[in-house]
Amino acid sequence: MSRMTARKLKALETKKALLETGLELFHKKGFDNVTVDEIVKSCHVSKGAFYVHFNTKYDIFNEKFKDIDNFYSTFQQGIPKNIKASEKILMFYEAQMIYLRDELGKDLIRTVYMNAMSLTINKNHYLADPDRNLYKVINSFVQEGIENNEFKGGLTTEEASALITRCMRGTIYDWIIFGEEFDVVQEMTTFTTTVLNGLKR
Amino acid sequence: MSRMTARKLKALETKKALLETGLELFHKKGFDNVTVDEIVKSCHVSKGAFYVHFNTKYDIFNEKFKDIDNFYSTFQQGIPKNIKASEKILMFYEAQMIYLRDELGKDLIRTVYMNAMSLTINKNHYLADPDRNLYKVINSFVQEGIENNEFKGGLTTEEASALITRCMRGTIYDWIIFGEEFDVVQEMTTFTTTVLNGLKR
DNA sequence: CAAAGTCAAATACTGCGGTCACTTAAATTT
DNA sequence: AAATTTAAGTGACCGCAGTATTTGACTTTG
Repeated sequence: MSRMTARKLKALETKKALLETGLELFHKKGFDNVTVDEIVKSCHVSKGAFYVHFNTKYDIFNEKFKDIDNFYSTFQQGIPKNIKASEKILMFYEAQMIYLRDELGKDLIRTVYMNAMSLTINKNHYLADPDRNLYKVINSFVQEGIENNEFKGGLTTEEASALITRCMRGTIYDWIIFGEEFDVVQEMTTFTTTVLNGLKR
Repeated sequence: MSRMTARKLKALETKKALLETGLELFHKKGFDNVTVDEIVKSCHVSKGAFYVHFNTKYDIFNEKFKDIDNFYSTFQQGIPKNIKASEKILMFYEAQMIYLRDELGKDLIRTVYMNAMSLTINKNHYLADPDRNLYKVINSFVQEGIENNEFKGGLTTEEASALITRCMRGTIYDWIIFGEEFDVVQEMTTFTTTVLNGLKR
Protein backbone atom coordinates (compact mmCIF):
# COMPACT_ATOMS: atom_id res chain seq x y z
CA MET A 1 0.00 0.00 0.00
CA SER A 2 0.82 3.68 0.38
CA ARG A 3 1.47 4.36 -3.29
CA MET A 4 2.71 7.83 -4.07
CA THR A 5 -0.19 9.55 -5.75
CA ALA A 6 -0.11 13.08 -7.10
CA ARG A 7 -2.06 14.36 -4.14
CA LYS A 8 0.21 12.82 -1.56
CA LEU A 9 3.16 14.30 -3.35
CA LYS A 10 1.61 17.72 -3.27
CA ALA A 11 0.86 17.35 0.44
CA LEU A 12 4.42 16.36 1.12
CA GLU A 13 5.61 19.46 -0.66
CA THR A 14 3.35 21.61 1.47
CA LYS A 15 4.68 20.02 4.62
CA LYS A 16 8.24 20.48 3.49
CA ALA A 17 7.62 24.14 2.70
CA LEU A 18 6.03 24.72 6.12
CA LEU A 19 8.91 22.97 7.83
CA GLU A 20 11.64 24.85 6.02
CA THR A 21 9.95 28.21 6.27
CA GLY A 22 9.21 27.62 9.93
CA LEU A 23 12.80 26.71 10.70
CA GLU A 24 14.07 29.69 8.78
CA LEU A 25 11.77 32.14 10.56
CA PHE A 26 12.44 30.63 13.96
CA HIS A 27 16.12 30.89 13.33
CA LYS A 28 15.86 34.47 12.17
CA LYS A 29 13.44 35.84 14.77
CA GLY A 30 13.30 33.31 17.60
CA PHE A 31 10.54 30.79 18.29
CA ASP A 32 8.42 33.08 20.44
CA ASN A 33 8.49 35.90 17.92
CA VAL A 34 7.10 33.89 15.03
CA THR A 35 3.41 33.14 14.69
CA VAL A 36 1.84 30.23 12.89
CA ASP A 37 -0.07 32.76 10.79
CA GLU A 38 3.22 34.23 9.68
CA ILE A 39 4.53 30.85 8.62
CA VAL A 40 1.46 29.88 6.63
CA LYS A 41 1.18 33.29 5.01
CA SER A 42 4.77 32.98 3.94
CA CYS A 43 3.94 29.61 2.34
CA HIS A 44 0.66 30.81 0.78
CA VAL A 45 -1.37 28.16 2.53
CA SER A 46 -4.05 28.32 5.19
CA LYS A 47 -3.70 27.82 8.90
CA GLY A 48 -5.79 24.69 8.66
CA ALA A 49 -3.17 23.21 6.36
CA PHE A 50 -0.52 23.71 9.01
CA TYR A 51 -2.50 21.68 11.52
CA VAL A 52 -3.03 18.91 8.99
CA HIS A 53 0.71 18.33 9.03
CA PHE A 54 1.66 19.31 12.57
CA ASN A 55 -0.11 18.96 15.89
CA THR A 56 1.45 22.02 17.47
CA LYS A 57 3.78 24.87 16.63
CA TYR A 58 6.44 23.03 18.64
CA ASP A 59 6.38 20.15 16.20
CA ILE A 60 8.49 22.04 13.71
CA PHE A 61 11.39 22.06 16.13
CA ASN A 62 10.61 18.59 17.41
CA GLU A 63 10.92 17.22 13.91
CA LYS A 64 14.25 18.92 13.41
CA PHE A 65 15.41 17.70 16.78
CA LYS A 66 14.72 14.12 15.84
CA ASP A 67 17.13 14.50 12.97
CA ILE A 68 20.02 14.37 15.39
CA ASP A 69 19.43 10.72 15.90
CA ASN A 70 20.37 10.20 12.30
CA PHE A 71 23.74 11.80 12.94
CA TYR A 72 24.73 9.59 15.81
CA SER A 73 26.48 7.19 13.50
CA THR A 74 28.58 10.13 12.30
CA PHE A 75 29.58 10.99 15.84
CA GLN A 76 30.35 7.40 16.64
CA GLN A 77 32.73 7.06 13.72
CA GLY A 78 35.08 9.58 15.27
CA ILE A 79 35.36 7.53 18.44
CA PRO A 80 38.33 5.14 18.69
CA LYS A 81 37.61 1.49 19.42
CA ASN A 82 40.42 0.90 21.85
CA ILE A 83 39.65 3.42 24.56
CA LYS A 84 37.71 2.91 27.76
CA ALA A 85 33.94 3.00 27.76
CA SER A 86 33.89 6.06 30.00
CA GLU A 87 36.12 7.92 27.58
CA LYS A 88 33.87 6.98 24.71
CA ILE A 89 30.88 8.38 26.55
CA LEU A 90 32.71 11.62 27.23
CA MET A 91 33.83 12.02 23.64
CA PHE A 92 30.35 11.25 22.40
CA TYR A 93 28.76 13.78 24.72
CA GLU A 94 31.26 16.44 23.85
CA ALA A 95 30.61 16.11 20.12
CA GLN A 96 26.92 16.10 20.90
CA MET A 97 27.01 19.31 22.91
CA ILE A 98 29.08 21.13 20.34
CA TYR A 99 26.49 20.15 17.79
CA LEU A 100 23.62 21.36 19.96
CA ARG A 101 25.33 24.63 20.73
CA ASP A 102 26.59 25.47 17.26
CA GLU A 103 24.12 23.81 14.92
CA LEU A 104 20.74 23.46 16.59
CA GLY A 105 21.04 26.40 18.95
CA LYS A 106 19.72 27.09 22.41
CA ASP A 107 16.33 28.34 21.24
CA LEU A 108 15.48 25.06 19.55
CA ILE A 109 16.64 23.00 22.50
CA ARG A 110 14.72 25.21 24.89
CA THR A 111 11.60 24.68 22.86
CA VAL A 112 11.99 20.92 22.73
CA TYR A 113 12.75 20.67 26.44
CA MET A 114 9.78 22.85 27.32
CA ASN A 115 7.44 20.93 25.07
CA ALA A 116 8.51 17.66 26.64
CA MET A 117 7.18 18.94 29.97
CA SER A 118 3.76 19.96 28.73
CA LEU A 119 0.82 17.84 29.75
CA THR A 120 -0.87 18.04 26.37
CA ILE A 121 1.08 14.99 25.34
CA ASN A 122 -0.53 11.89 26.79
CA LYS A 123 2.27 9.49 26.01
CA ASN A 124 5.92 10.26 26.55
CA HIS A 125 7.61 12.92 24.48
CA TYR A 126 10.25 11.77 22.04
CA LEU A 127 12.86 13.11 24.45
CA ALA A 128 11.75 10.51 26.99
CA ASP A 129 11.38 7.65 24.55
CA PRO A 130 13.57 4.74 25.67
CA ASP A 131 13.82 3.57 22.06
CA ARG A 132 15.59 6.76 21.04
CA ASN A 133 18.79 6.04 19.23
CA LEU A 134 20.78 8.14 21.67
CA TYR A 135 19.77 5.97 24.58
CA LYS A 136 20.69 2.84 22.68
CA VAL A 137 24.14 4.22 21.97
CA ILE A 138 24.76 5.11 25.61
CA ASN A 139 23.37 1.76 26.63
CA SER A 140 25.90 -0.08 24.50
CA PHE A 141 28.79 1.94 25.94
CA VAL A 142 27.60 1.25 29.47
CA GLN A 143 27.21 -2.44 28.79
CA GLU A 144 30.76 -2.50 27.48
CA GLY A 145 31.94 -0.75 30.64
CA ILE A 146 30.19 -3.23 32.88
CA GLU A 147 31.47 -6.25 30.98
CA ASN A 148 35.04 -4.90 31.13
CA ASN A 149 34.67 -4.41 34.88
CA GLU A 150 35.29 -0.72 34.43
CA PHE A 151 32.00 0.08 36.16
CA LYS A 152 30.83 -1.57 39.31
CA GLY A 153 27.92 -3.94 39.21
CA GLY A 154 25.56 -2.38 41.72
CA LEU A 155 23.29 -1.05 39.01
CA THR A 156 21.84 -2.69 35.93
CA THR A 157 22.86 -1.45 32.51
CA GLU A 158 19.53 0.32 32.18
CA GLU A 159 19.82 2.01 35.55
CA ALA A 160 23.35 3.23 34.93
CA SER A 161 22.38 4.43 31.46
CA ALA A 162 19.47 6.34 32.92
CA LEU A 163 21.84 8.17 35.26
CA ILE A 164 24.28 9.01 32.49
CA THR A 165 21.62 10.34 30.19
CA ARG A 166 20.18 12.28 33.10
CA CYS A 167 23.53 14.06 33.30
CA MET A 168 22.83 15.28 29.83
CA ARG A 169 19.28 16.41 30.46
CA GLY A 170 20.25 18.06 33.74
CA THR A 171 23.12 19.96 32.19
CA ILE A 172 21.03 21.05 29.24
CA TYR A 173 18.29 22.20 31.58
CA ASP A 174 20.83 24.30 33.46
CA TRP A 175 22.13 25.66 30.17
CA ILE A 176 18.64 26.92 29.50
CA ILE A 177 17.82 28.45 32.87
CA PHE A 178 21.21 29.94 33.72
CA GLY A 179 22.51 33.02 31.98
CA GLU A 180 24.91 33.43 29.13
CA GLU A 181 28.10 32.61 31.00
CA PHE A 182 27.10 28.93 31.15
CA ASP A 183 29.33 26.75 28.96
CA VAL A 184 27.38 23.60 28.04
CA VAL A 185 30.32 21.74 26.63
CA GLN A 186 32.52 22.35 29.63
CA GLU A 187 29.79 21.72 32.16
CA MET A 188 28.69 18.53 30.46
CA THR A 189 32.22 17.17 30.63
CA THR A 190 32.68 18.05 34.28
CA PHE A 191 29.36 16.63 35.38
CA THR A 192 29.57 13.46 33.35
CA THR A 193 33.14 12.84 34.47
CA THR A 194 32.01 13.02 38.08
CA VAL A 195 29.14 10.64 37.52
CA LEU A 196 31.28 8.18 35.59
CA ASN A 197 33.80 8.41 38.40
CA GLY A 198 31.06 7.51 40.84
CA LEU A 199 30.14 4.49 38.74
CA LYS A 200 33.65 3.11 38.62
CA ARG A 201 34.74 0.38 40.93
CA MET B 1 8.69 54.23 55.47
CA SER B 2 6.11 51.77 54.09
CA ARG B 3 3.50 52.38 56.80
CA MET B 4 0.50 50.10 56.58
CA THR B 5 -2.31 52.29 55.33
CA ALA B 6 -5.90 51.15 54.95
CA ARG B 7 -5.51 50.93 51.21
CA LYS B 8 -2.39 48.80 51.34
CA LEU B 9 -4.14 46.51 53.74
CA LYS B 10 -7.08 46.15 51.38
CA ALA B 11 -4.73 45.42 48.49
CA LEU B 12 -2.95 42.80 50.52
CA GLU B 13 -6.25 41.12 51.21
CA THR B 14 -7.07 41.04 47.53
CA LYS B 15 -3.73 39.49 46.76
CA LYS B 16 -4.14 36.92 49.48
CA ALA B 17 -7.59 36.00 48.21
CA LEU B 18 -6.29 35.59 44.65
CA LEU B 19 -3.41 33.50 45.88
CA GLU B 20 -5.48 31.17 48.02
CA THR B 21 -8.26 30.81 45.50
CA GLY B 22 -5.74 30.19 42.75
CA LEU B 23 -3.93 27.51 44.72
CA GLU B 24 -7.18 25.85 45.62
CA LEU B 25 -8.44 25.78 42.05
CA PHE B 26 -5.11 24.63 40.68
CA HIS B 27 -5.04 21.89 43.23
CA LYS B 28 -8.57 20.81 42.44
CA LYS B 29 -8.51 21.00 38.64
CA GLY B 30 -4.87 21.21 37.61
CA PHE B 31 -2.98 24.30 36.47
CA ASP B 32 -3.86 24.00 32.79
CA ASN B 33 -7.56 23.59 33.47
CA VAL B 34 -7.96 26.78 35.45
CA THR B 35 -8.25 30.17 33.76
CA VAL B 36 -7.30 33.52 35.23
CA ASP B 37 -10.87 34.64 34.54
CA GLU B 38 -12.11 31.82 36.70
CA ILE B 39 -9.87 32.87 39.58
CA VAL B 40 -10.80 36.54 39.48
CA LYS B 41 -14.50 35.78 39.11
CA SER B 42 -14.27 33.57 42.13
CA CYS B 43 -12.72 36.48 44.05
CA HIS B 44 -15.12 39.10 42.69
CA VAL B 45 -12.35 41.27 41.29
CA SER B 46 -11.40 42.22 37.76
CA LYS B 47 -8.76 40.63 35.60
CA GLY B 48 -6.75 43.82 35.76
CA ALA B 49 -6.52 43.45 39.51
CA PHE B 50 -4.89 40.07 39.10
CA TYR B 51 -2.14 41.57 37.01
CA VAL B 52 -1.57 44.32 39.54
CA HIS B 53 -0.46 41.66 42.00
CA PHE B 54 1.05 39.03 39.71
CA ASN B 55 3.00 39.25 36.51
CA THR B 56 1.78 35.95 35.11
CA LYS B 57 -0.53 33.09 35.93
CA TYR B 58 2.57 31.11 36.86
CA ASP B 59 3.34 33.51 39.68
CA ILE B 60 0.75 31.93 41.92
CA PHE B 61 2.70 28.70 41.95
CA ASN B 62 6.05 30.48 41.98
CA GLU B 63 5.09 32.27 45.15
CA LYS B 64 4.07 29.05 46.82
CA PHE B 65 7.24 27.39 45.63
CA LYS B 66 9.36 30.05 47.29
CA ASP B 67 7.78 29.09 50.59
CA ILE B 68 9.87 25.95 50.67
CA ASP B 69 12.91 27.98 51.41
CA ASN B 70 11.32 28.91 54.70
CA PHE B 71 11.08 25.26 55.63
CA TYR B 72 14.71 24.45 55.08
CA SER B 73 15.52 25.16 58.68
CA THR B 74 12.89 22.57 59.62
CA PHE B 75 14.53 19.98 57.40
CA GLN B 76 17.95 20.80 58.72
CA GLN B 77 16.90 20.27 62.31
CA GLY B 78 16.30 16.59 61.64
CA ILE B 79 19.85 16.10 60.40
CA PRO B 80 22.39 14.85 62.93
CA LYS B 81 25.57 16.87 63.43
CA ASN B 82 27.97 14.02 63.65
CA ILE B 83 27.48 12.32 60.30
CA LYS B 84 29.44 12.83 57.10
CA ALA B 85 28.69 15.75 54.82
CA SER B 86 27.63 13.42 52.01
CA GLU B 87 25.14 11.74 54.31
CA LYS B 88 23.74 15.08 55.34
CA ILE B 89 23.19 16.01 51.72
CA LEU B 90 21.41 12.73 51.06
CA MET B 91 19.15 13.10 54.07
CA PHE B 92 18.39 16.66 53.17
CA TYR B 93 17.51 15.77 49.61
CA GLU B 94 15.35 12.87 50.65
CA ALA B 95 13.25 15.02 53.00
CA GLN B 96 13.07 17.60 50.27
CA MET B 97 11.78 15.17 47.65
CA ILE B 98 9.19 13.70 49.96
CA TYR B 99 7.96 17.20 50.56
CA LEU B 100 7.79 17.99 46.86
CA ARG B 101 6.01 14.77 46.05
CA ASP B 102 3.51 14.75 48.92
CA GLU B 103 2.95 18.41 49.72
CA LEU B 104 3.61 20.55 46.67
CA GLY B 105 2.79 17.96 44.04
CA LYS B 106 4.05 17.31 40.55
CA ASP B 107 1.76 19.82 38.85
CA LEU B 108 3.17 22.73 40.83
CA ILE B 109 6.74 21.65 40.27
CA ARG B 110 6.10 21.13 36.58
CA THR B 111 4.74 24.63 36.34
CA VAL B 112 7.68 26.18 38.16
CA TYR B 113 10.22 24.25 36.11
CA MET B 114 8.49 25.19 32.87
CA ASN B 115 8.24 28.82 33.80
CA ALA B 116 11.94 28.95 34.63
CA MET B 117 12.68 28.07 31.00
CA SER B 118 10.54 30.75 29.45
CA LEU B 119 12.26 33.65 27.79
CA THR B 120 9.81 36.24 29.06
CA ILE B 121 11.93 36.57 32.16
CA ASN B 122 14.92 38.76 31.44
CA LYS B 123 16.82 38.05 34.61
CA ASN B 124 17.20 34.59 36.11
CA HIS B 125 14.18 32.81 37.50
CA TYR B 126 14.11 32.24 41.23
CA LEU B 127 14.98 28.61 40.57
CA ALA B 128 18.31 29.74 39.17
CA ASP B 129 19.02 32.38 41.77
CA PRO B 130 22.36 31.63 43.47
CA ASP B 131 21.17 33.43 46.60
CA ARG B 132 18.39 30.91 47.08
CA ASN B 133 18.42 29.47 50.55
CA LEU B 134 18.61 25.93 49.20
CA TYR B 135 21.87 26.65 47.43
CA LYS B 136 23.36 28.17 50.54
CA VAL B 137 22.48 25.09 52.55
CA ILE B 138 24.08 22.75 50.02
CA ASN B 139 27.05 25.05 49.80
CA SER B 140 27.68 24.80 53.52
CA PHE B 141 27.50 21.00 53.43
CA VAL B 142 29.92 20.88 50.53
CA GLN B 143 32.33 23.23 52.23
CA GLU B 144 32.24 21.01 55.28
CA GLY B 145 32.96 17.99 53.10
CA ILE B 146 35.93 19.67 51.48
CA GLU B 147 37.38 20.87 54.76
CA ASN B 148 37.08 17.40 56.25
CA ASN B 149 38.86 15.94 53.23
CA GLU B 150 35.82 13.88 52.44
CA PHE B 151 35.64 15.36 48.94
CA LYS B 152 38.61 15.83 46.70
CA GLY B 153 39.86 19.30 45.99
CA GLY B 154 39.71 19.39 42.20
CA LEU B 155 36.64 21.59 42.21
CA THR B 156 35.82 24.74 44.14
CA THR B 157 32.98 24.68 46.66
CA GLU B 158 30.80 26.56 44.20
CA GLU B 159 31.56 24.18 41.35
CA ALA B 160 30.87 21.09 43.41
CA SER B 161 27.68 22.61 44.78
CA ALA B 162 26.52 23.39 41.28
CA LEU B 163 26.93 19.73 40.34
CA ILE B 164 25.06 18.51 43.38
CA THR B 165 22.15 20.86 42.88
CA ARG B 166 22.12 19.88 39.24
CA CYS B 167 21.45 16.33 40.38
CA MET B 168 18.29 17.64 41.90
CA ARG B 169 17.16 19.62 38.91
CA GLY B 170 18.00 16.78 36.54
CA THR B 171 16.10 14.25 38.58
CA ILE B 172 13.11 16.50 38.97
CA TYR B 173 13.12 17.16 35.24
CA ASP B 174 13.06 13.43 34.62
CA TRP B 175 10.28 13.04 37.15
CA ILE B 176 8.25 15.42 35.03
CA ILE B 177 8.93 14.00 31.60
CA PHE B 178 8.89 10.30 32.44
CA GLY B 179 5.68 8.47 33.21
CA GLU B 180 4.08 7.54 36.48
CA GLU B 181 6.41 4.71 37.39
CA PHE B 182 9.20 7.20 38.15
CA ASP B 183 9.99 7.38 41.87
CA VAL B 184 11.57 10.78 42.59
CA VAL B 185 12.71 9.95 46.06
CA GLN B 186 14.43 6.74 45.04
CA GLU B 187 15.93 8.21 41.88
CA MET B 188 17.22 11.27 43.67
CA THR B 189 19.01 9.11 46.20
CA THR B 190 20.60 6.88 43.58
CA PHE B 191 21.76 9.72 41.39
CA THR B 192 23.07 11.90 44.19
CA THR B 193 24.87 8.96 45.78
CA THR B 194 26.67 8.33 42.52
CA VAL B 195 27.68 11.96 42.13
CA LEU B 196 28.84 12.23 45.74
CA ASN B 197 30.79 9.05 45.17
CA GLY B 198 32.45 10.67 42.19
CA LEU B 199 33.40 13.67 44.30
CA LYS B 200 35.07 11.64 47.01
CA ARG B 201 38.77 11.21 47.15
C1' DC C 1 -17.05 6.02 -16.32
C1' DA C 2 -19.93 7.43 -12.83
C1' DA C 3 -20.86 7.17 -8.04
C1' DA C 4 -18.82 6.94 -3.55
C1' DG C 5 -15.31 7.90 -0.54
C1' DT C 6 -11.12 10.27 1.11
C1' DC C 7 -8.32 13.79 2.71
C1' DA C 8 -5.56 18.17 1.92
C1' DA C 9 -6.77 22.58 2.36
C1' DA C 10 -9.69 26.80 3.45
C1' DT C 11 -12.23 29.77 6.58
C1' DA C 12 -14.48 31.31 10.36
C1' DC C 13 -14.37 30.75 15.04
C1' DT C 14 -13.15 29.92 20.15
C1' DG C 15 -10.54 30.28 24.34
C1' DC C 16 -7.36 32.33 27.07
C1' DG C 17 -3.21 34.89 28.73
C1' DG C 18 -1.99 39.26 28.90
C1' DT C 19 -2.39 44.64 28.00
C1' DC C 20 -3.95 49.38 28.04
C1' DA C 21 -6.36 53.54 28.78
C1' DC C 22 -9.06 54.94 32.16
C1' DT C 23 -11.61 55.55 36.85
C1' DT C 24 -11.75 56.26 41.59
C1' DA C 25 -10.64 56.77 46.12
C1' DA C 26 -7.25 57.05 49.46
C1' DA C 27 -2.87 59.29 50.80
C1' DT C 28 0.14 63.15 50.76
C1' DT C 29 1.45 67.92 50.12
C1' DT C 30 0.78 72.81 50.43
C1' DA D 1 -9.26 71.84 53.54
C1' DA D 2 -8.22 72.31 48.90
C1' DA D 3 -5.05 70.68 45.43
C1' DT D 4 -2.16 67.16 43.80
C1' DT D 5 -0.19 62.65 43.56
C1' DT D 6 -0.36 57.66 43.85
C1' DA D 7 -1.82 53.15 42.90
C1' DA D 8 -5.64 49.54 43.20
C1' DG D 9 -9.00 48.22 40.43
C1' DT D 10 -11.97 48.08 35.93
C1' DG D 11 -13.29 46.04 31.60
C1' DA D 12 -12.93 46.26 26.79
C1' DC D 13 -9.64 44.73 23.81
C1' DC D 14 -5.68 42.20 21.38
C1' DG D 15 -2.66 38.52 19.70
C1' DC D 16 -2.17 34.08 18.78
C1' DA D 17 -2.45 28.93 19.30
C1' DG D 18 -5.48 25.72 18.27
C1' DT D 19 -10.44 23.80 16.56
C1' DA D 20 -14.83 22.82 14.01
C1' DT D 21 -16.95 22.76 9.94
C1' DT D 22 -17.06 22.81 5.18
C1' DT D 23 -15.31 22.43 0.40
C1' DG D 24 -13.67 20.28 -3.57
C1' DA D 25 -10.10 17.91 -6.12
C1' DC D 26 -8.32 13.48 -6.53
C1' DT D 27 -8.57 8.39 -5.80
C1' DT D 28 -10.89 4.17 -5.44
C1' DT D 29 -14.51 0.98 -6.49
C1' DG D 30 -18.19 -1.48 -8.84
